[in-house]
Amino acid sequence: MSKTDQFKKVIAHAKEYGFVFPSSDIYDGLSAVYDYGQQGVLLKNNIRNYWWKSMVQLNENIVGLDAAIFMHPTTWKASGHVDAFNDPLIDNKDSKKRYRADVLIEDYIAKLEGKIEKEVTKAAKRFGDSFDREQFVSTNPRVVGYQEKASAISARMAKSLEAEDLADVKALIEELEIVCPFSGSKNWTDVKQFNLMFGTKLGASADHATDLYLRPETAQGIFVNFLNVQKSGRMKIPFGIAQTGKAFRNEIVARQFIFRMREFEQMEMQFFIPPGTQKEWYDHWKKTRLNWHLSLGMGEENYRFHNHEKLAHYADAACDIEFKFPFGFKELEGIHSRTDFDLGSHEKYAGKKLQYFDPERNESYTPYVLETSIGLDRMFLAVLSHSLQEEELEDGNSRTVLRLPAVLAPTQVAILPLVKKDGLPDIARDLVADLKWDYSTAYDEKDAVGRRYRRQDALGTPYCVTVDHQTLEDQTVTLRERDSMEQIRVATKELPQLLDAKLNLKNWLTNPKD
RNA sequence: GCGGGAGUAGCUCAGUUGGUAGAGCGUCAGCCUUCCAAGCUGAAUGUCGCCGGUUCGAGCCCGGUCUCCCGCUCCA
Repeated sequence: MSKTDQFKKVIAHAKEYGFVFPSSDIYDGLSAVYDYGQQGVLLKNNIRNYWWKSMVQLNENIVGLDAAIFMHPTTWKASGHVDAFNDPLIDNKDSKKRYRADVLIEDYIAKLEGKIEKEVTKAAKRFGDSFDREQFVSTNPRVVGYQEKASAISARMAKSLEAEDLADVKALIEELEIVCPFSGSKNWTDVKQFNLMFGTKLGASADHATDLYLRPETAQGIFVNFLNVQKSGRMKIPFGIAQTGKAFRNEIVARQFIFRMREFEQMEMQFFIPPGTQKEWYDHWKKTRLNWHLSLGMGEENYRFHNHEKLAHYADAACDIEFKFPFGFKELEGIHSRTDFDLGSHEKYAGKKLQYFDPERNESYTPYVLETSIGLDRMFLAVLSHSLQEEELEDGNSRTVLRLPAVLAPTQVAILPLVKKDGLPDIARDLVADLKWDYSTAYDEKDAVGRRYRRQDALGTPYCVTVDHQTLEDQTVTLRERDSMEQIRVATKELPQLLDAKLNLKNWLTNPKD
């Protein structure tokens, strides 16, 4: 089966069995927005819970937070998003390639600088030892001309961008006769501003409304609360703050089902550390986070690290944990050494010290930050796409089975009376009433039991308990395992222990501290 | 945003040169009482993605639009 076919099956299965629906489906959906259905919400909650427990509950030096989606607008100036998330883009109509307009102009300026260097090299050869570079550069008419032109262009672009005069940016490109590097054509579209942050208004009347952004990442909610948490929680460095929540990005192209959505959920932890220790903590969290993934048993070969060559403005080291999705290895989680960029920047913009007095060092400093950031929706897609399998059986039949890690399954145990009479349903109902306090259960009495097993297989239910006529005599039931389809006969009173051994978080999560 | 492909029942899909929509699976009710889907009877479900045009008449032809998939482009 091709990768594309496998991916299409995942999407179809997600809709058919109530995991993921297109948003506003009856209105033909909304691009790159999806809803989680009755099964999906359970799976998603279980993934979030698995993350939260491993990060917060099991670490005494990591605490949780739930910051608001709306934040003071200055937050995004300090974080760099207002500048970095704003791109003036232009398309070449012939090559259909899209460029950042400012980059095209900067490339042109770089060419002028190249020409200057050429003149300098030529002159240096001609004059030999007596060559005075500074004097040459400031007097040679050709070089001076290039320089003046370059700074004029640079100044005009800066002014136009500042004033958001995009027509002038285009005019500049046309005046300079900049051609598309790909097609050599000067056939450009208008320059358009793409802001990756969603804007909205706070306040009822338009006149007095404040421009706000929906947060493009949850991290800033943690940074602005750093001191609140540190002081009120008496936290000692090193410590972490963890948070899950929605973030919003107006992606130009949002695709691949729930892999890249405009509204998505992050699970982030920012770990505050003394400056200079970032390398060891970076390695620590890389290892810890990979182990978390491996604990789910989805195959070591499906994960790999990808180191960032080009680092973002805030980082001194960064890598991704990539997962093998049906469409290839793609980013699932990011681990970033963010230095003191964020706290330092908020200190400047807010005019407040965001520092920590370290009694061991006997000094105050702005802590460095080590970030782990995983997309919950991506994790969901990783689990779902990896688990969906079409299995050939020995008797020549095939079955669709969702081999979810049992600890994450929406329904953990289904209770089935073998037949719909002889009092078997009553016993089954009693079992449900007993088990539902600790487990997510389902009850089904419709159709032949084999068919019911297959229904549960498609939903990823790891265990089925079947009540039969022998149950009436000796209070035993059969426990059927999803992956092997094997059954064992057990006493009903032993069910809680047996299920606990299979489904307890403790048995899944290896010690996350190391 | 550009190019390619697609959109008909919950799912997978048929639907002839234009004549008012079908199948299989699934769902629901009942029968049967069976430990690994596809036994029997009956039933429900569609503005044929949406809007407009051509036509006596459009699922089919034309235009626009929305959504999805693939490839570019973008992704601090």
